[in-house]
Amino acid sequence: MTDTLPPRTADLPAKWNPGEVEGGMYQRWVDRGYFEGDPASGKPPFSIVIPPPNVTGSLHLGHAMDHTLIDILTRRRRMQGYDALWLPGMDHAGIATQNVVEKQLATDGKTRHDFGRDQFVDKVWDWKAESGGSILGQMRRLGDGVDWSRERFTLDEGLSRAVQTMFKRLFDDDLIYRAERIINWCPRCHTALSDIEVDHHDDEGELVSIRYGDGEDSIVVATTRVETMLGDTGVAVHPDDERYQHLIGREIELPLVGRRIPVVADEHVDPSFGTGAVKVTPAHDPNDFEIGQRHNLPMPSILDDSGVVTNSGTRFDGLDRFAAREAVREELRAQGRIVAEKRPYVHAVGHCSRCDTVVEPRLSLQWFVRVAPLAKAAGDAVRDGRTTIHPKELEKRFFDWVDNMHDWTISRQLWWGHRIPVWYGPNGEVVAVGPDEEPPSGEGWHQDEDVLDTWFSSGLWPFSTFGWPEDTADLRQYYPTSVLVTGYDILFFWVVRMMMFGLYAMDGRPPFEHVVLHGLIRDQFGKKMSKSKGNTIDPLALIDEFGADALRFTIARGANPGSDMSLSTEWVAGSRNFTTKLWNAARFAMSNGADPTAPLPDESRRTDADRWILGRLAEVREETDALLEDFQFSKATEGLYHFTWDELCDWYLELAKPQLADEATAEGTRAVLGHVFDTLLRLLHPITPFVTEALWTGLTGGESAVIAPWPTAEDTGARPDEAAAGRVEAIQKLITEVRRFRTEQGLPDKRSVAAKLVGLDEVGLGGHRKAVAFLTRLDAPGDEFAPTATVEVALAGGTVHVELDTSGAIDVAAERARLGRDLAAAQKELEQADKKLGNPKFTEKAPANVVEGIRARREVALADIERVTARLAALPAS
RNA sequence: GGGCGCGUAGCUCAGCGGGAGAGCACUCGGCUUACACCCGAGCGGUCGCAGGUUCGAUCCCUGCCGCGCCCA
Repeated sequence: MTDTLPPRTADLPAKWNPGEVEGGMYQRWVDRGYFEGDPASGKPPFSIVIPPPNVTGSLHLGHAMDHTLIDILTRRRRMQGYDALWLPGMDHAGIATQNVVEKQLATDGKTRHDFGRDQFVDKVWDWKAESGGSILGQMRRLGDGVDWSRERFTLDEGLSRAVQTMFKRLFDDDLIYRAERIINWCPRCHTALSDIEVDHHDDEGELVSIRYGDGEDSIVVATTRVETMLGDTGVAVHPDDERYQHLIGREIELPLVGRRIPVVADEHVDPSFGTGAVKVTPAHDPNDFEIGQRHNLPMPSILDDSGVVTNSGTRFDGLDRFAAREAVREELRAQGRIVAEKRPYVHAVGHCSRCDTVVEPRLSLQWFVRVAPLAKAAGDAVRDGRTTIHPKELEKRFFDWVDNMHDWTISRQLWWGHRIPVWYGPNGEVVAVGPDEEPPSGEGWHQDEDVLDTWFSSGLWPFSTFGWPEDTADLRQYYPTSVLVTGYDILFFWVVRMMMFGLYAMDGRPPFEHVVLHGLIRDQFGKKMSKSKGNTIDPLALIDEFGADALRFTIARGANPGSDMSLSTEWVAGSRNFTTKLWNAARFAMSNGADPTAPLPDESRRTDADRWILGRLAEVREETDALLEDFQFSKATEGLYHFTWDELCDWYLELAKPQLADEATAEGTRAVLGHVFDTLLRLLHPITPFVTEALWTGLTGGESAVIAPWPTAEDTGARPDEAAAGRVEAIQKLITEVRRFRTEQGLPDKRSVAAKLVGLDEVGLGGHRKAVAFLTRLDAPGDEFAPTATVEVALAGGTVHVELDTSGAIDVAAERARLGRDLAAAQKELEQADKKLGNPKFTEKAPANVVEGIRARREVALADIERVTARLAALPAS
């Protein structure tokens, strides 16, 4: 085992250089087995299975989002002492993978049929060994804390046993059946597709209205797919449609074909749409299929599996569907049968999600899952709270889907996948075979040629990966999994299928307690990223440039529940700046002897700044903990960012400088610094594991932040001290006002300005004289102190007068402008307060505390006006 | 066509009944002994439009306009 020791304090380089460190650090985590689950540990389980990426895939920002959020959840639970497991793996992606290999073969002018099934499948395995699964290496770059010893692949032997077992059980329970139905067919991939493998988007087509029959017997129908008229076996109208009463039950002639087809009355026809009459092509349209079934119409197929017209009995046989569309239309036109045309006619057209070919609805013999009972169980699991969907608003969509789900086509006319375990016998026998059963053999027996939809095996993922159907220690420990994290756009792909199968196979126990749905990553203008728009960003390029932590931080910071986020290199650069800031701040603390092992100073010996930052740390710890528990990644990350940068760095570290220079407070300050950074780095570790690992091990000498305990209330025992916090806020205001004056007077920091702070003791800030002077770069008044200007700062207990010797005339115009703005603000405040208080209904009905608050604000505004007005009057005329 | 969601600073987004916020961008000044991937100060908004409820509405209700997503 090669083990790189964590850097010691003194070894921390001046600059955080993630590219040099991340790889070795990740390997060290893996080598030490930090990410490995251990069911025998006696710890409570926390488990997440990866939403399996395609074996053909490479890491894109969608994965980066999934993985970042999952890793945050898992790392936190691990730190909390859980047996935390994140199980990695991939699915075999039937169509996509077969396409990749077929494309390679095509460069040599070959098809899979030149090799035969077994040899082709071997070639796909070869491809996988050589080029598949590149995403697994990319996951390491992101820092994914997965258990590599448990990596799974849907086509592995164990998972294949699970698939076969599941098929057999469902088949025996009559939840899988074979039937001739209209399915989505991809004429290029030559396979059936399920509903979710079809993407609908608008295409420019045509809407053509055709007159069928002649004279009294004529009727006009409209279609976007003219060529399908060759397969028409009827025309349907609504039974109550007065226009067509005389035609119902009669036959009219189908143009070009010459066939006599009936006019049928069907309730499902919308009489208000178009002419109210629809052509019926039962073999090539799902609605027409149903009409055909109801009226016993013939169902001739007139397109083959490549989308070529076949067996139409016309001269159009042999034409591709699109060529036929044109040819048929022109022939109809020549016969004077076209009564209207709309072109372009923009309408939604289904496309194969893998190759974008226009999908053809086609009558075909396929295997289906009878989803109704399974989907109901999935819906019930959410309805009764066994599984919770986050954010809750998306539950409705889940219910809409499971309550209206069509039966699922699971057979695919492919070779790469789990072959359907059904054997057909010579006398029409149909036998489903379990994994340990001997398939029937002998004359006339043969196995189904098709394979199962990849999603069939993915649906088993939350338990097949733990050894199901065997009763394993992993299965007992890790099922049900704790959380499933995925994008809302594929809610139905993963969640519904896994829910249906998990509930069925695991005795009604759903596969996950929580489903966390995040949105899409869009570009900096909120546009969807797509290759065609050229606005995609490669996460690996971002990691190369800014480090994995920066990418993770950006994603975590943008991940509001269920809503999309924008991302650009600028955002990631900002996150990189944050990691750099953290690096510099922690190094500063360490170089000043920050000591996390030293006891915090007694309460009585803590400075206001100490009390304030410790109190804030306690609040931030509590908020971060609660937010992460509730999957509110963005707010948790935002809170840590604000605390780190705006409070710890901008104020506490600055206030610590004079404290460190003073022997009375130096030791306590080192303890506070050590304590705050120790806690903060652990809080940040799940989000930015690399930089926090380097800093935390450097600061504490601990083995690894990965296995450091998650901060609890005991770690941050200090109660928020409101009095101290109030005094810190007061000096912040005082300091900011002086800085504002200096800026507007054009007094650069270097320029020595002597000043006298009058009234500091009276407002209880006497102890902060040095801090205020340090942070405003004011010098103590000397013998020749001659104030030329006064800055008045109204604070809770009174007004502090800062008399400054600017060594010369002040810029009266700038001062007048500054005071003018203050006056305007105060006057506006007074006006608003007066308006409210002058309304008797307000003072009667509004809660007392609200009224009191307004009164107080009015008093402050009045005082401000008086004070500022006096200052303005005292300014020399210019 | 049905359902859902969103319109808040130039951009991306929080906030969601009583004083308009963040990051980035922008302006001005600074290489101040952790950090120029930085520090300090600042500019910037009739909170889509129109009604209603309320003492009070960016926030609740209704309608309209615009945008997006899912399903037909």
